[in-house]
Amino acid sequence: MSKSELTLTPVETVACCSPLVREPLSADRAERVAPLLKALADPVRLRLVSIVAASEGGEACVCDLNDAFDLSQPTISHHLKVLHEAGLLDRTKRGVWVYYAVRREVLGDLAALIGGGA
Amino acid sequence: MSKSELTLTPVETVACCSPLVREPLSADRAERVAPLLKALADPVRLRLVSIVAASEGGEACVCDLNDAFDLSQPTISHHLKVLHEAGLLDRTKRGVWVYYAVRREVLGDLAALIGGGA
DNA sequence: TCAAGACATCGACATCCATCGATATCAAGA
DNA sequence: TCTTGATATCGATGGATGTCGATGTCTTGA
Repeated sequence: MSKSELTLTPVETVACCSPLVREPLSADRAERVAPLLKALADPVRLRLVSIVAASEGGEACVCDLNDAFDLSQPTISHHLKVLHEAGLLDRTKRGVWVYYAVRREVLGDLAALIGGGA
Repeated sequence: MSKSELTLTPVETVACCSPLVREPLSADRAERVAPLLKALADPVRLRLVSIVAASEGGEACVCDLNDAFDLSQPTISHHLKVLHEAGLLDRTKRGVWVYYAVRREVLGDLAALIGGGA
């Protein structure tokens, strides 16, 4: 680590150090990892991530995502914002449309942290 | 699958089928997976799981867990209940003490679901 | 310049959740 | 049986969160 652990973002935190089951998580690290899991811990957001990840090109337009749910457009927008701010989704604007893409390394790091004992 | 997907528990659901990034999660599956992530998505519960998993013998007594936090005993008891009911922790009573152990297969299955694309 | 459409933000509301103190339960010893 | 200590349950409370309708911001094309 080049940066002090105290300056790490949640996304950086999840990639560092050993998995959950190897040694006790520090309070600091737990505080930074939890928001990522919290972002994922919603049925709608889980499906959003899954739909985006499974789309061709690895990205999806908000317009398509809206159609996949029986929820209002602001609600989907809110969930996308949560996922983006957590660092799980990248955001790109092309013309009038906005595309979201999954940051797979983050998902991979999260998985390694959780299931690292395997 | 021998059981219909509609009868699966959250813990069973997380073990079945393909990872998040392979194909879109169904609404039903998302509804059953989310509670598991929600159980993990708390700094205190993350540390509880980590402490238990990293303990020798793979289990820890509640009395030790209480000491590891600056929180009231009922609060720790509440968090352990959440983790137990989610299916992440096993519970055993021996004498006056209660021991919790991590169900590693569940953590492993969760990790596979999230990071399955790797 | 204007109108239309895509997406985000805002404010409100209902529900959920982490935490606590008080109390209950239950096992072991005296 | 009584007491003590370990853990769980209960009820209350403040704060977070999912959802919505209304509205704002941009971009495009007419």
